[in-house]
Amino acid sequence: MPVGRPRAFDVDDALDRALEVFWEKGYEGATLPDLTQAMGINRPSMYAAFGNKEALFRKTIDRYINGHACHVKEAFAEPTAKEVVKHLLTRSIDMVTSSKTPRGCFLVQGALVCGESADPLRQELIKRRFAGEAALCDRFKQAMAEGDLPKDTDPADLARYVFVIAHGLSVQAAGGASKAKLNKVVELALRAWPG
Amino acid sequence: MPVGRPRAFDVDDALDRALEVFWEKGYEGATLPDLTQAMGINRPSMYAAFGNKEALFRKTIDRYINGHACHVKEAFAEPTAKEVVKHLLTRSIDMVTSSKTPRGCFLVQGALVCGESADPLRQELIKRRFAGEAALCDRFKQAMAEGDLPKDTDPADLARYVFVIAHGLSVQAAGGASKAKLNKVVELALRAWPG
DNA sequence: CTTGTTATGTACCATACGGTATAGAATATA
DNA sequence: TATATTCTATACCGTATGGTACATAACAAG
Repeated sequence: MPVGRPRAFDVDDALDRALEVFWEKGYEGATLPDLTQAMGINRPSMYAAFGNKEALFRKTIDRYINGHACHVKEAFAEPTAKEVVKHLLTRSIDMVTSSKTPRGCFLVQGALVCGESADPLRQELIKRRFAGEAALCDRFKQAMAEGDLPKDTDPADLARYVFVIAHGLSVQAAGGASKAKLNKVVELALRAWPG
Repeated sequence: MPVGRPRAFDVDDALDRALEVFWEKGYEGATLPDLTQAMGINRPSMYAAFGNKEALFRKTIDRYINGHACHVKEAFAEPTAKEVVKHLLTRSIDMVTSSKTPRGCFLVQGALVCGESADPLRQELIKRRFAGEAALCDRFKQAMAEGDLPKDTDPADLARYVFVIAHGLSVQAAGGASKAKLNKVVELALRAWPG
C-alpha cells in the first residue's frame, strides 16, 4: 500500500483507452486532448503515470501484443502447420473487423508512415511485426522436422507469405471490407498450401 | 501565352516532389516546410498554384495513379487472367521496392489512419484502392467469358485476394523487405490460382 | 512607357500542438 | 492532529502548424 494520495484511475484501463485512440488515428493523428479525454484523466496525470506521449504509445504496444493479438501465439499450438495458419488468419480477421475495436491491426495502423520525430516508433512497430513472422517461421521449422511440411519448403518464405496476407487483410479491413469477404480471401490463400 | 509574370517553376515537377514527401511521411507527417522545400518554392506560390495542403494532396493522387501506378492498367492487357495477376504483382513489387521512390504504395501509405481533419483524404484513398480492385474484377469477368477462368469462379473474391496480396506487399516493403523476398511471396500466392 | 496582371518573397497571424509550473486535495505515517 | 507524500486540476509556456497580407518583381497589352 503506497503512501500519498491514491491514483483515481486504473492504469491498465487508461492504457486500453489510449490504445484504442492510437489504433484508430495513428500516433501522429492522436492528440493529447484525444488521448486524455478517452482515458478520462487530465494531462498532468497522464504525464505522471506514463512519462510522455511516446512512452505511452510504447506501453500500448505491449498491451496490444499480449491482449488483442494473443491469438498469434495461441495459433502455434495447433497440431499442423496448415491449421496454425488457418487459426492465425481466421482469428486475425475476427480481430481486425471487430466492432469493439478500431479496424485493422494496430502494428500496421499505428505508424506505417510518419514524420521524422515519430520514426523510432515506426521502427518499433516494424520490429514487432517481424517478431511475429520469425516466430511463425520457427513453428514451420518444427513442422518440417515433424514431417508436417515438405522438406523443400522454405519456412521463412512461407511465414512471409502468411504475414503478407495478414497485413493485406488489415489494410482491407481498415477500408471497410467485411468479415465474410475477408474469410473468402483466406480460403483462396490456403489453396496455395504446399504438399 | 498567359498575361502577367510567368511562373518560375514547373507545376508537374513540383507535384512530383510533393508526392514523394506525402508518400514517405503520409499526409499528416508531411509539413508545409517539408513540402515547399522539396518543391523548391515558397509557401504563397504553393497556395496560389494548388489551393492548400489538402488540394495539393488530392492532385498528387492523380499524378500517382497515372504515373507510378500505371502498371495496374497495363497489366489488364495481358492475354490470360493469371498473366494479368503476375504482371500486376511483379510490377507492383518493382515499384514498392524502388530506390527512386519511397517504399510501399502511396494509396496505402498516404493516409491509412489519421486524425479527423484528414479523414476525407483517407476515404479518397480507400476509394482509389477499391477502384483498382473493381477494375481487376471486370477483367476477371472478361476472362470467365473467354473461358480463361472456371465458371464457378467468384471474380470479386479473386480480385480482393490479389489486392490483399498487393497491400500486404506494400506494408512489407515499407518494413524493409527486399524485392527478391517479395517475389517469392508472389510465387507462393500464384499457386492458389484456380483451374 | 504606362498600365494591368500575375508570381515571388518576407514577414506575419491565429490556432493547436506537446509538455510543465504550481496550487490545492487526498491519503499514510507519526 | 501534524506532516510528509502523492495525485489532481487549472492555467500556462514555447514551438510548430496551416494559412495569409502586403510589398515588390516580371511579364503582356495598349
